Amino acid sequence: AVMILRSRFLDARRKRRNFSKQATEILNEYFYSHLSNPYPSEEAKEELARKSNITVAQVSNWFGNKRIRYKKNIGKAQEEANLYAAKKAAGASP
Amino acid sequence: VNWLYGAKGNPLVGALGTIPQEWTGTMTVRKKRKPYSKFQTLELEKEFLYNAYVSKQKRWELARNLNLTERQVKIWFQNRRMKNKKNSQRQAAQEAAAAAAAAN
DNA sequence: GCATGATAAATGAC
DNA sequence: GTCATTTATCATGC
Repeated sequence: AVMILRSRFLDARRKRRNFSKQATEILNEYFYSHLSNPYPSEEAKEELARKSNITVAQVSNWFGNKRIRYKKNIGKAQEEANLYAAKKAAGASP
Repeated sequence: VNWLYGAKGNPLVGALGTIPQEWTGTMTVRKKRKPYSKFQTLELEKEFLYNAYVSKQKRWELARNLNLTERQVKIWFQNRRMKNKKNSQRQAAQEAAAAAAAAN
């Protein structure tokens, strides 16, 4: 019972907020451009955290959730999310 | 091999979930995650408050009293220490940010 | 009503 | 032992 009351305030899930659109854009861009190995190094995580204005722990959480949820969606509309690949190609061709 | 191993539709996974040809050996199945009861968690937290590292003897007692394996008790304390560290780092970062804000 | 971020069990690298 | 993960579950946003 004591632990419940404490967790009500210490648990960060209680105050979860969605990331900004720009942050999600940055994270997705990295994820789909490294789809063969979507495991950013500690340095890459720090850079992503700065550019996304979130913590490195949040970056780790995002990639963990993204990997498992991408894997469970192969063959579905998830493939359409590879518009990030086309987007990257469009920006790097000229 | 591939981080997508186990994904449905991945070539590494045979059709209909069969085992890949290269791997005829032991297919160890990961144990499904099972949340502990309130009583189990409370008793473990109580012992953790006393000391973050549990002896083999205490580990055996806890496992028997809480109906857990010694391996589960060991892993619980490992995860609990990691949780403690993360909370400490988070709190330190917040205090540092507050101090920096107060300096302006 | 699910999408999403964070946490709780469980594994494996080192 | 630590520690980055995987996975299911939790709590919230909308």
